[in-house]
Amino acid sequence: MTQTDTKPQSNTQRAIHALREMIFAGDLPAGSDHLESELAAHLGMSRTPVREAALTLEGQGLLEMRPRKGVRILPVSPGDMREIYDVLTELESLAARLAAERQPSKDELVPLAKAIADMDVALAKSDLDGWADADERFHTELVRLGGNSRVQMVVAMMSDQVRRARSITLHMRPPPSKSNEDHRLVYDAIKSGDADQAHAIHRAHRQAAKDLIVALLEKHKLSRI
Amino acid sequence: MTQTDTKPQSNTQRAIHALREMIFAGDLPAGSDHLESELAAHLGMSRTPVREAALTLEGQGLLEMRPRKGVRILPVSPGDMREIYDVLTELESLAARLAAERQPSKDELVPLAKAIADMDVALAKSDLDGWADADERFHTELVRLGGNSRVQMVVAMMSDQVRRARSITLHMRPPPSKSNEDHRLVYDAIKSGDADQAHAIHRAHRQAAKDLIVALLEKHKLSRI
DNA sequence: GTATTTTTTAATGTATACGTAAGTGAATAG
DNA sequence: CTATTCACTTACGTATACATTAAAAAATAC
Repeated sequence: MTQTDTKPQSNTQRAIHALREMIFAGDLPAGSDHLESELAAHLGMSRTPVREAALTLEGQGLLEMRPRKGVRILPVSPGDMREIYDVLTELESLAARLAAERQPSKDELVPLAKAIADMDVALAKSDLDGWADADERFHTELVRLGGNSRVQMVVAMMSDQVRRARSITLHMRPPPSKSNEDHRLVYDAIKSGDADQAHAIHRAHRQAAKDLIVALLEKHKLSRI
Repeated sequence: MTQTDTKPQSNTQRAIHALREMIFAGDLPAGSDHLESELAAHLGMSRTPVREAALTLEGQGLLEMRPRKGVRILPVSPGDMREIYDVLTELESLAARLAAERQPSKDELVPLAKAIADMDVALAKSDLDGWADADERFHTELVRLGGNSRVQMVVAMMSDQVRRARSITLHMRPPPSKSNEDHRLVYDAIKSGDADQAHAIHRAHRQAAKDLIVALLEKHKLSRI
């Protein structure tokens, strides 16, 4: 962790970041309830900025504010994941198409190529977390190349949800070696401006991921009962 | 408008509804700035619930809170509309596919059929506003039939943005008589469970709408300069 | 022992107060 | 006349206070 993190200036911003981190880290587990006053005390501020942060995160689908019950961290069921992946599939493959239509310059494509290379390296080292990071970067960069800020926003929201289930799915999943072939094909299609190809391949890629993840989550859910 | 509107109970909820209405009605024009205290005074409440409402609406992309500059109602440019329609196109046609795959019962299809019939009636009467209402209902119902709550949420958000430009586009647009043919074809495809057909037709429908609207907005923008 | 009513508790929704700092205008120097 | 500085205004961010009311607990009746 470098010192270059942009420190948010307002307590509300700090609360948003802190709560997000706590949710992703599992400090605030899915399904758990938390009083505004408890969160405020934990974050060393008053209820006001905590409420404002919670309102924002509620809009992002991470939690729910229920009168008298406190802030509830929303769980992500296999059914939710199916919904989320369906949205991701459509919007990311739209982004792939848009990116291909745009014919990005070589410079713009660098981060995408780097993400693919990093995944290869991580795979060779069996570094699953490193792979997941690079994979996330690939998808983020792909969507950025699409150039549609609404798509970026929605995909980011959905990706956040996926990220929350990652700890469950990542280590149960078979080595994602085939995955990088798809990434490379998408990259090539974008580079050569073949929009339909970029769209089709990425779509199939996401659909396969969805089936895998949903199956894993359903198995995991059963094993937890 | 009937008396059956559910009256929101908290001032925050009231503020959300009131501000939305004011934005859609043009009382808060796109691009305008408004102090929190002014809005609070206008709504007869303190700044607290107004801020909470603004936070929520900011998350929905309707406005922006800028320190010391007040609440800015976000304008919707032709470029924005292109982005929005691209998202709508993908997600609504996904919903059409999902709806067809679900094979909804006859009862579930009633609202969709009614919306189509209402559009016919409104068209015959040259009642443009009535047509727009029914059209909106058709799209809302279609998405509901898809059964993906995330799709519903995102589409609702994007539709809100479209609605804001409606006053500009609605009365400049050629009589939307061809439009209802598409609706009927989508309806038939859903009823017969032809998912690919439902998807393809609705996709083309939306894409055509996008091209029309974006062209209108660009022309309108030019004429305003 | 169970069900119903009453009392108590406490979390929220909202108003209010106030310190901070951005923006504005006046005043002064050049 | 222009530019710079300084004082001032004021909108926001946040803490705090408090009324409301839902939920929990206790008390009572059966």
